[in-house]
Amino acid sequence: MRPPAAAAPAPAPPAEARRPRFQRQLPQQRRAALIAATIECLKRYGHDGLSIRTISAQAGVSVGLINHHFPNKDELVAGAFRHFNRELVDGLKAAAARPATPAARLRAFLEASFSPPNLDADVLAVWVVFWGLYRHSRPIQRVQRETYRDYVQLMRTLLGDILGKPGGGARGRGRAVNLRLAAIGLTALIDGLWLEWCLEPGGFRPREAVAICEGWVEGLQRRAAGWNSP
Amino acid sequence: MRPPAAAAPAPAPPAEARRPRFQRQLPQQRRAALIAATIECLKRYGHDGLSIRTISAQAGVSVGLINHHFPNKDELVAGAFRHFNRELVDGLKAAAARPATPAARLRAFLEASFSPPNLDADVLAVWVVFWGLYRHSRPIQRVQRETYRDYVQLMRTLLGDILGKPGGGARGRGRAVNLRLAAIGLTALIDGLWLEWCLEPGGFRPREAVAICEGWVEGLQRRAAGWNSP
DNA sequence: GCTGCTGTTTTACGATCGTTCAATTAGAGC
DNA sequence: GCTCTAATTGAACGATCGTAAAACAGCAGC
Repeated sequence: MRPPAAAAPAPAPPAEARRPRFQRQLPQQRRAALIAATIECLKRYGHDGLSIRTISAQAGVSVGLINHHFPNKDELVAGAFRHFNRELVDGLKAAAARPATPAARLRAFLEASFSPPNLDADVLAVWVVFWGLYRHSRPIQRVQRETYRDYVQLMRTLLGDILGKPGGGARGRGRAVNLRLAAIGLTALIDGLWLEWCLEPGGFRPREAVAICEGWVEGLQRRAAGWNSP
Repeated sequence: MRPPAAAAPAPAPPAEARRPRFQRQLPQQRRAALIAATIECLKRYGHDGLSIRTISAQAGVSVGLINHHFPNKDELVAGAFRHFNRELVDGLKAAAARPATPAARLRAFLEASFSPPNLDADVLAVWVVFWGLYRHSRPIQRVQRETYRDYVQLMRTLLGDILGKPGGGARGRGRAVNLRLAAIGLTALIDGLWLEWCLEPGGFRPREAVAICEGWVEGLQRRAAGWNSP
């Protein structure tokens, strides 16, 4: 299940019209292409796809080019992680921005979370590999701290609009605590469902995942409304 | 952050009393020791710890011994994964077996899920690495199918006892569907909280995690009792 | 004490790893 | 068309990888 030994596209044959052997690109574009190749390799081969040669072959460049644009492999992987995070958060933020009511925004957020391109076994497996790198890679930790903040912010905004913003009601303190736990719980629920989908794609339907999450939020609403014990 | 080059305990010095240079062990015991060493390497070095030389050094044996007891590295790793799964399920099952009432059993299950040795950043990181291997390793997939069954069975029993067993009530069909989704949701919640603890140990308190899970189950109970819309 | 089996070590092999660096050359600017 | 910058190539390095196989040696049985 390792990446194939040689996957590079055939080099330009010595045709009569002498085509350039490679194309120069702006560092910015080349870095983006290398990051895209890294993610593609992760999707195809998992952790084993994270080798300089596999990635450069996927990108159609030589082995030396990566170290010209990135100081080392870890930074390339961290760059791919950053891109992956940004794509997710931007997509979810855009989906949740359209609807007018708080409930519809949360629903749009959840539906985006459980539909392509996010609910894809390959994509979710990439997340898991990144998470597996987290504990022993400083660059990954740094990116996580950078980008996770946005995700938490988005989720707390959505939940706050539904549960009543802290300071908007009478008992601001109690609700602030609930908001923190609510964000932790909903994040865990989504990540956990993603993980289950990764281990067994199709084990549930996207609608069911949304329903599970909405059920959790409704329980929160009931409790926030003082519906405390049956 | 790679494993150190040499980590083997110093070889027996040429003392006057000629001690044997190694001890023979029964294959069963040696395999267990190698699996324990594999897990220890995973805790210390993450995915990079999964090398024959790192593991054999950790176990205090030579490089060739692993391939004498396991057909290849993947099978050793799968064996470690099986052991890891069994330890978890056995521990949770034992914890959930003691109390007399269904609610107390579920609480004991949750408290065991969110206390040592399960709620440990190193242990949880090992889970994530295993999950990351899942998609591209047949042996890991096989072990997952073998052992995950027990976990799901345990959780469905606990939830079934609380929500009312299918066939025990009047509307068995509807409740059976709920039980499936309930197990999916609670599993996702626990796994997701584990993941969050792995990425940020101490981000919440164990009591809070238990409370979040119990809150989810209470919401299920309300809905199962026909408490459908506010 | 010797024998035999088998668990264990040791050595070696070819492959692949990340990184370096001198040589090459694409392509913009003049 | 020429020059010059710098993006790119490709070979080479030493290290480490997983595995095979022969040599060694612990230790039970006689």
